[in-house]
Amino acid sequence: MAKTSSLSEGALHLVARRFAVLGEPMRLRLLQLLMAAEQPVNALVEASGGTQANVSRHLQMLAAAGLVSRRKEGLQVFYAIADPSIFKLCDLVCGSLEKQMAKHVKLFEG
Amino acid sequence: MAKTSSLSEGALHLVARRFAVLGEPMRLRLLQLLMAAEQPVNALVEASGGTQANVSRHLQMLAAAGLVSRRKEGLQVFYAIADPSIFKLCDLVCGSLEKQMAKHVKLFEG
DNA sequence: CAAGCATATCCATACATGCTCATATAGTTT
DNA sequence: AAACTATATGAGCATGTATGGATATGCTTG
Repeated sequence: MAKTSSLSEGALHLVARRFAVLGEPMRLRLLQLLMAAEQPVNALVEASGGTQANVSRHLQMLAAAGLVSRRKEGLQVFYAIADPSIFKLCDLVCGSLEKQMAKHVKLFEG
Repeated sequence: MAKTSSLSEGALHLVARRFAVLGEPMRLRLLQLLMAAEQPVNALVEASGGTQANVSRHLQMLAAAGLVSRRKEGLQVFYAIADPSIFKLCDLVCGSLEKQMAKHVKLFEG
């Protein structure tokens, strides 16, 4: 009844999962760092300020979601953005948030 | 050191929070239902299959995030999509996931 | 093959989040 | 005002998740 939804239950969970992966500050920070350039884990650890264990874990999760790619080179593992849609996603959210902020400013300015 | 990130720490948390709000199957389902049309809570409860308390709570969260709007009419409260960026966001994620699925299919088909 | 470095994983813990039941609030009708 | 309907909220519980320290794995070099 009224279940002619355009997204199946399974697809809905997949989409939610992807959003959830992006809904974590440390993961977003890592993605942002990777947007500048492909980098090895140790560089990401230093730049992000997180512990090695935590950064590694988050990178695993991002890789499992297909958002970043792994490339082994000697002892190091280089991660890079694998899904370009991330850029547009972040732009969209940032734009939307800016609009909201603008509204709030308006409330204060009259 | 290396903290010339394009997004401030605060902004990063805001973006993460927005993604996190979208990272929940029930909330996505509610948004999807609202994409069809503005609806009162009881309709959303029935269509989503969730309990009244839970649906109400999720709607509160969506409203707090500025994603949906509240409109009171008599006893009922009508919710509606307030942020059109949701459409593009979902399209982007769906498109990205479809590409990933396609890759997986390729792996099986050769 | 021993030593050393980079990365991943295990374990335990703290914290956040979703869910349900019961109840409160708000508005309507008689 | 009392009864009724629709929605929101409080409390408690269960589960998930992020985190840090210690340790294992993998690779390279002496």
